[in-house]
Amino acid sequence: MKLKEFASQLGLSPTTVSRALSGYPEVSEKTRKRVAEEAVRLGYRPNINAVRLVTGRAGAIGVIMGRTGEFHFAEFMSGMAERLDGEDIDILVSPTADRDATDEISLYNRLVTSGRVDAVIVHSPKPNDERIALLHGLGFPFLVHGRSETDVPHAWIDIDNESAIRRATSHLIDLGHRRIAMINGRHGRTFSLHRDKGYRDALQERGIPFDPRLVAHDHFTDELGFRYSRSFLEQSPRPTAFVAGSMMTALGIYRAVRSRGLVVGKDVSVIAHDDVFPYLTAENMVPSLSATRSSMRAAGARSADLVLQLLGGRPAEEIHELWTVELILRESTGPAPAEAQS
Amino acid sequence: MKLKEFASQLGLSPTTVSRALSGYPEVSEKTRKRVAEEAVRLGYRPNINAVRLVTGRAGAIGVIMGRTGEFHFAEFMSGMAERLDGEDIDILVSPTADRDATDEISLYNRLVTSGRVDAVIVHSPKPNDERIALLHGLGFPFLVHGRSETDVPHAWIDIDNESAIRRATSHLIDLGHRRIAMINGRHGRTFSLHRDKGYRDALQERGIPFDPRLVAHDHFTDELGFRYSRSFLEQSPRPTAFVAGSMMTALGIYRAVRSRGLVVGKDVSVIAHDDVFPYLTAENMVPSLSATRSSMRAAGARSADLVLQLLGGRPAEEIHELWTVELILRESTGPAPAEAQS
DNA sequence: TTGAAAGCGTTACCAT
DNA sequence: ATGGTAACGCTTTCAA
Repeated sequence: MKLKEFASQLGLSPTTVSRALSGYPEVSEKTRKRVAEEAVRLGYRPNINAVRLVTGRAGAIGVIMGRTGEFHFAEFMSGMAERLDGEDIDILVSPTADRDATDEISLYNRLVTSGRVDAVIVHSPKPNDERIALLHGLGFPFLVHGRSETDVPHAWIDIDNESAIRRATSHLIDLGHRRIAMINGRHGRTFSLHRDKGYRDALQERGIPFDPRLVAHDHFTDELGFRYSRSFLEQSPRPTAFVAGSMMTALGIYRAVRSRGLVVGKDVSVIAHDDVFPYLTAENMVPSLSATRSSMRAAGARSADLVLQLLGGRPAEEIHELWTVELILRESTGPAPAEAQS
Repeated sequence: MKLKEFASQLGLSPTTVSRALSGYPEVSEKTRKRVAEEAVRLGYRPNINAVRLVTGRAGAIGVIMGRTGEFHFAEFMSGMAERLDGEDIDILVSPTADRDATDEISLYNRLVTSGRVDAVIVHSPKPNDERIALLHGLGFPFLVHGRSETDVPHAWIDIDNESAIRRATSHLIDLGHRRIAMINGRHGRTFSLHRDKGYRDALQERGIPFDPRLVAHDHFTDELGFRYSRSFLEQSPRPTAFVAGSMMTALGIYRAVRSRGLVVGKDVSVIAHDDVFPYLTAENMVPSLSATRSSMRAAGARSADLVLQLLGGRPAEEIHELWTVELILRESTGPAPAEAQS
């Protein structure tokens, strides 16, 4: 059923029907109501592609998914979906990225210039992120999930990684730990740098020298968590505590600690960052995992919300949101073992 | 840059340019080449929404994401994205589902009648799935990831869950296990039923009575894996082996077994289904996890491929693909403990 | 092999 | 408060 046909069945003009359905104020309440009811009854729905053509709006928010199946991603998107429910906006996942940087840029370029999305969300930015420069240059609406150090004014939402890791590290120091290892995220990403800074500042405040041999940067997988922590534990003196970037990393650390005949929470303390997954819970680990905690799903929902505001005309430079991260202490952290105290 | 403007810069008509870019045969090779080069040079790209309106194609495949942040989902989509790279087709994730069944149906209805997608992928079907009936009724192209028992002819791709679990269970029986617990997926989903059947058939073949107290159906989370296995282990006699639906479930089982002072691979054997995640590896667990194994990412890639074929005109009733599942034995499975043998 | 012109189904401007 | 009509940018007959 097309607008013309539908309108003539109602004895109205296409114009009036269109206005009634789009909620324009100048249409009478009575008419609006009748149109709405008949639309449902007769099953009329505007052709989305015609609407898109004429309005220039795509009705979708773009997300570019990295090649590496990030487990965070599904949670974030699920949060977006939650918020976008009821709005007439979809999530468009663009095939591929992460081959090399040039490619990624051209991918963003194609996506935004193709008119398939009204805005995009940029994940895991670098301090000087090319994607941000590109999008700003194109004058295209975007929200950064994470932070950069660019001068370009833009909308962003982020968690306070630096403070979270500083507190986590300080707490370990309070417990008497001196050799604290850190398994961080990928090199060059701002969130990794922030976590590095929080870690180093905490050490420095207490006069503990920074030892680069206790720090790793990589993807968040159980395997890498295992490998790095295993190799750190082979050092002498060995670290008595770990700060880790993800739940998966923590799983690897737990394994490594056990494999050395050590006990988490006693011989080795562990704090990891928990994005709050429904399928893997810090509290349920054995021993339960102390964690810096912030819901990825909530971030996704709020991101969608902010993008909506952006599209609604709110200035990008006004949209900056920094979320506090909880530090939840559980059984995986305890006093540094006596023999390890120097 | 619009077609008209671009065409006039080339000294050609819009018609010819359009044909050249769309690869129509009647345009001369020389012209086609020139048009293609100039398009790149001048940065002309057809307005996607105009194309969509006039062709009636949406250029997107729809996926409906459940409310529960399924960790499988990201891998599947990532596989889709991999295959769709280079094609001019996006993945459209539709906000929400999983509230109640009626709602989900109306959601599918809206999605496909809205013209935003050319096809949809249906996940985790039930034997008599309303979504399949709906889509078939609407004559809308779709691919089912999983199987149903409906008479409606349709395209599907699935793994051989029944055979996988039968082999897994049989193997445990070969090892002397008699009390084998099963932590399966959600009630009512075909894949859960297939796994149930594989499990029961294996028992029956060897004359082992089926005990409903050893079976659970639920979401795949570490917490539920822990809770069910914990409660099973409290039975007397306790089960000596577990068959589990996911890696997360397996994590929970490992914890529960340890919490009882038992040892996986010795006191209790475990086989779980592994969808092959980059961030959590069966081989790396301690002890390494025996698993039925099939790559979710590969399924996603192949699904995208099959949808493309479907849209290319291949009849749906011709598209049935059943993937064999590997059974990989590692350290989590061993002979039933002597004292437990009856 | 190329071009002119008629749609595709809406929205939004300008009238009334 | 309602209606006529010109876009929106492209593809696709129909002609040449």
